[in-house]
Amino acid sequence: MCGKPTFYITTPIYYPSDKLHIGHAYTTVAADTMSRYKKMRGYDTYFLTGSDEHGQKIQRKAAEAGVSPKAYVDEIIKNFKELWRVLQISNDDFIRTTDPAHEKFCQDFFQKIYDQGDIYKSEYSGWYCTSCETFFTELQVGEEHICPDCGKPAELMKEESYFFRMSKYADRWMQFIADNPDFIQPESRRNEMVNFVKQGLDDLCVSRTTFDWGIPVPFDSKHVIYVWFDALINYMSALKKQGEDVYEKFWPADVHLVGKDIIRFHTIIWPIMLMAADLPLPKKVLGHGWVLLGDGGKMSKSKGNVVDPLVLCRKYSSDAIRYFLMREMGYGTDCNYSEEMLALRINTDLANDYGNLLSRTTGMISKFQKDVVLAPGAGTDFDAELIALAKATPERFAALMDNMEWSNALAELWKLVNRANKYIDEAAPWALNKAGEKEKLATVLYNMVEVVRMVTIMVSPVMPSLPQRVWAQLGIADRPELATWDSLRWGAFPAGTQIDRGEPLFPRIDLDALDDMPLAEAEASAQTEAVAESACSCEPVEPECVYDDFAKVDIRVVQVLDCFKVPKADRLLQFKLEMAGQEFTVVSGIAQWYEPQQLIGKKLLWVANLAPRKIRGVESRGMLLSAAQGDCLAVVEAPENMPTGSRVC
RNA sequence: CGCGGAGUAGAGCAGCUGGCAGCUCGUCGGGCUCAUAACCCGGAGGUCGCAGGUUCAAGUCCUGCCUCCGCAACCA
Repeated sequence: MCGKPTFYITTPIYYPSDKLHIGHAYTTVAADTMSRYKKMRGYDTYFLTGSDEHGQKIQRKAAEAGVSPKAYVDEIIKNFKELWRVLQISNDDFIRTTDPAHEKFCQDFFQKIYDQGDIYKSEYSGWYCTSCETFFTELQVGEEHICPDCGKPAELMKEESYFFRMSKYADRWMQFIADNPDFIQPESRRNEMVNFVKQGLDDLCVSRTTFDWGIPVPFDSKHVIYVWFDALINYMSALKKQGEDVYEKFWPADVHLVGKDIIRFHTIIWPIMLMAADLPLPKKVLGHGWVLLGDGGKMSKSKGNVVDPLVLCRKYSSDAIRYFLMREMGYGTDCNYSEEMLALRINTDLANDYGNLLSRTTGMISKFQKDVVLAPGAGTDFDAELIALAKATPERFAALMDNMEWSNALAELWKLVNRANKYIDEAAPWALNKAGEKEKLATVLYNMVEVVRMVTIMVSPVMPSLPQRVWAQLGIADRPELATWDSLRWGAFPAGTQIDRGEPLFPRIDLDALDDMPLAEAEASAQTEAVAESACSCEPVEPECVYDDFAKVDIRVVQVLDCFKVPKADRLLQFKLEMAGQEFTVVSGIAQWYEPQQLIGKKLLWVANLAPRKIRGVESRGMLLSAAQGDCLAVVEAPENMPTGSRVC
């Protein structure tokens, strides 16, 4: 049993009640990157992702769709797998909690803990949010009895339930954390969890009787096992399903990669479940941040700004998307997303720095040495520093990767890319060529090839389809031994290799062309269709009012002198309006529907006597009139031939 | 006293155990011409939210205050 070291990494199992978004893509890409990296380093890796398919919400959605829960979920799982295929996710297994083997294992687990007295029957009453599948206290739901999480109404429910005696393990948990300070990453999260447990742990309600789409409690078929209890066990049952030897080999997991919102489940409930079952605990839980929208907003369907990773991959390459995600998200912190940021990152890092480096390299070898990489001979004054950095980089890169600091690791790698570009400038191979310094020229070009080769190897876990394109250009497509981690030795590239100059790997993206056509054309048109569909159902008419009430509202014709987006606000446009020679500033929440320049010069209708109001620090006077229906909105345009200041009556 | 996060150059961020304030993008000027109008060099630009305190020394530690953001999507 002295084989390769092992590495077992998991993503959460995602809930198939809807499409996956870029946040899910991030977690899964990160896990995939880590898995590929470890594999390259000689580890025997196991990478698990999957789907969490039980619960009331699925049951309801399936009922609405008129199909069985399983059939409903089957359909959605196809989308999951399609996305992972497109993103080049190399998971070893895809666990579904509806898998009979999982269900059986889960029941056995439950039974075991019950048998030893850590699960007991009691009665639970509380305010239940069916949407979140969570009970809340009276205090949490407030007077209006709405779910503090999702804002939907909560229902008062009382049910007989089984409880897991978590409270009993609080001390042991504290001790475990003290003994394993790195278990929860990043550190700030660990502190949060410690503070949470310090306040005392309640026993956890681990069964439900209000619906039946779940795993039955083995000794009481009225109950189904709580979805989280069911879900967490997947990390273990997936291995058991493959056989006892696989389980023995890979458990305990090296890393559970999770979003920051579900850290508590993975760092408190799950370890305590394992303690109760007397099983080894995972070694680490990394809670990463969220992908936020570039202006700080969150993704949500109602805002119509959900980013569909499939659409992104279709538009850019999945390598580029993967690189962006891994580079942009800092360790344990949130990151911003906007299409501009994505395009900027692709242009600077991939097109200008890395892609162009390859292009310069192959270009000159083609031009100066007839497509052949010659052996290095006499050197230049600039070689030593470049080579020293190239030799030092793998170790630094590896240290950061091992610590799952992907963004820093890539930054470290790009120092070498940038150094190489600088080196070319210093060594000026074109001048060497002109001067007939053949040996020095050969050395410089060889060094460039070596840097490209090394960088490509190191970045390959992040961009899996990149290497084959690069190897083809460098003429070593049939030399896999030059693409391994162990080949990161300076000078491994064979002299005499014939290269094959190809197309640029990452064409530059025209940033100006992004402006007019925001991301999802497809989604936009889908939205229009939706509006058309709902056109027959409009909002009810307000109660009757008298003319005097109406007359209080002073509506005028104004002209838009200037219009621009309010910084850091995704929905706001700021207007400079002109009315009969006077100017006013108005902020209006219609950025979602208009580009500023579309509105400049237009005559619009404006409520002149509405009390001013500060919006985002800008004092806004009055308001512009718009027609709205569903998700659709249009400003009301005034007759072109009426002067500004004309009153609307 | 609801919870959580944050305030460092125009933007986005690093700055761990206190020791001349950094990175990327943008901007301005220069260089090069191998390359995907890419690359390289240089400049400008910061009272490190505010006020106290500890210290020879504070963005970094302590105290108080202010401001901003999110409280939400099935939620990675």
